[in-house]
Amino acid sequence: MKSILFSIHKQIASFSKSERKVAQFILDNPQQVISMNADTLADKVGVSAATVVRLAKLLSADGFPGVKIQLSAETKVDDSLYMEVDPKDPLDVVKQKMEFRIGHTIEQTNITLDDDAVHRAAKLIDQADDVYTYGLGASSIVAADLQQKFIRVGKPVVQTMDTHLIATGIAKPETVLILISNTGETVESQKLADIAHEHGIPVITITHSRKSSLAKKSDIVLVHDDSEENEKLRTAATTSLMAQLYVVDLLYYSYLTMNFNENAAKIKESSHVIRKYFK
Amino acid sequence: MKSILFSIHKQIASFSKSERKVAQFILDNPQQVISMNADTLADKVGVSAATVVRLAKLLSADGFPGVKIQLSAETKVDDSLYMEVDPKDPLDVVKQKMEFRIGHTIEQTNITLDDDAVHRAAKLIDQADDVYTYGLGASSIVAADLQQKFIRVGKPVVQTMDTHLIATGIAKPETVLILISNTGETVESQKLADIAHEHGIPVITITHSRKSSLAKKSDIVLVHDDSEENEKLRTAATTSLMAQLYVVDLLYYSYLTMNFNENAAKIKESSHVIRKYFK
DNA sequence: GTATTTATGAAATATTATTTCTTTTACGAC
DNA sequence: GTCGTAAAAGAAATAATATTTCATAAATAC
Repeated sequence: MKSILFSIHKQIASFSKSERKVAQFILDNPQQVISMNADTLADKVGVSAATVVRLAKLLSADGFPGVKIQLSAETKVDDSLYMEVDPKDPLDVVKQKMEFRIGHTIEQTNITLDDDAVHRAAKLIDQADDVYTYGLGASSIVAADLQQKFIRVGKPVVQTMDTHLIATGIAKPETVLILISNTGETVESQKLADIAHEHGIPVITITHSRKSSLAKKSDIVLVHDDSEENEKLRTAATTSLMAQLYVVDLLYYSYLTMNFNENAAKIKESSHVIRKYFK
Repeated sequence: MKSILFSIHKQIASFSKSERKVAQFILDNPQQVISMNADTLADKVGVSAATVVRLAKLLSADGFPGVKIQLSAETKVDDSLYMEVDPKDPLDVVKQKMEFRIGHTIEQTNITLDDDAVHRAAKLIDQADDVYTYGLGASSIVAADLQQKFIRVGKPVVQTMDTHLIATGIAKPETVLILISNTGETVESQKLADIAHEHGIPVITITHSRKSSLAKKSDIVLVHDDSEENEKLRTAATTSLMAQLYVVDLLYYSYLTMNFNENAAKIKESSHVIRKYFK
């Protein structure tokens, strides 16, 4: 899908004088145009309906109605959805707002997250003999997900909230530590990062803040949705969780593709095991 | 902006037989409808154009063209992104596809999930003395999230994968059991549902399939993304997880608003506790 | 300044949507 | 079952809208 507004903008110089008037009006008031018919728009701009239709044909194979439909697809900006969820909102409004927020968070994460960092992290995991992961609170859920995903492809990951146990684990070579902390300020995580470095163990961190204390202590930082608004919102709790899970999924995917055939076989085998013994 | 798909889903029961056929077709193929005219759609569905138009008037003040425009605003379009993630895809393509899929999943969940069921579930939780939750595999992660969220507002929830322990817990009155199972076919969950009912304990289930065995054994079913494609996709693993977490979040939200002031105070208090003792 | 191309609008036409009106179907009471 | 009534659905008429045609005007070239 290419943007019709963008395409108008690009071609506007090549349009005739009257067509250009129409094109400019569309650029300026796309939202309004959606609820106009060709005649009304022609009147408004001071040209004939034929001109409007002619321009429309240049922009969309489906003529003027097609232009309206495309505009509608691009112009879905209801400002109210940007807003925080309000305790007085009925559930259907909450749903709409959340849908919007989650989409926004994933989009942001796609922008912020560095592909190369993901690949490097996946490689570290692949080469390590042992993998340890730690997260507290909501992040412990993400750590558990990470563990599940990697076990399924034959890469056992230790996930525990027992920091002493982790400290023991990362005191030997060929190990990698994955820390998960939304804020990047959890004291326990920072301590673990220090211990890891004392033993020359690389640290991968999943966090929303590139500038956080933990990020500075990490070898690879996987940053999700690094926006300021993140801080103040109730909905941030769930959207951050989703962003973190999303990062884990991409990491898992990257690991998977490093040796696809072998790993695909392992996934098949593991679901086979479950079906055989538990169904 | 009211979602037209959501509104169709909500009202579909109140439509007449022929209207319902049209409505169902729109729900199933919104993208296709956008490039159809009323006659074509009528033909395709096997009703008269008048029926299509009558339904359109119920859905949009601007009649059938209005419906198409609204559908266009709601329906993300790029077909290539519908595709399954391919092991040969570079990470940036994976990101795009996933962004699309996640958005789609949340959108679908918004349509499928019944607001009233959520409210009833929240009420059950509120009235219960004890809440138990169970999920296996990826669903255990969702159960853990549910536990965390509710503990934070002073509603302790027992989450464990020890089915014997849960069986003990649900053998007494004033208890509610929340089962989480993507497929709705997990044997352990079904067993727990049976036990609960023997003791007159209500069962709330979070699943993707309204027709699953577990759904049939449940008092309240919270259905997320009830689409068939769900089955066959690798990405479904993560998107289902997100859909489930999203349902939990809405449930939590619904619970929260039932007694907002009190609960808001509890949230404040709980984050205060964390800051006081752990920072 | 004239010829030729290009742009434009008015009117004719085609398409699409909508309404009206008739027929059919469903539902109850007997 | 059958009659009566109401709701639903379709066919056809009408209205709205989009599109094309064609005549004319403006711009450009020579």
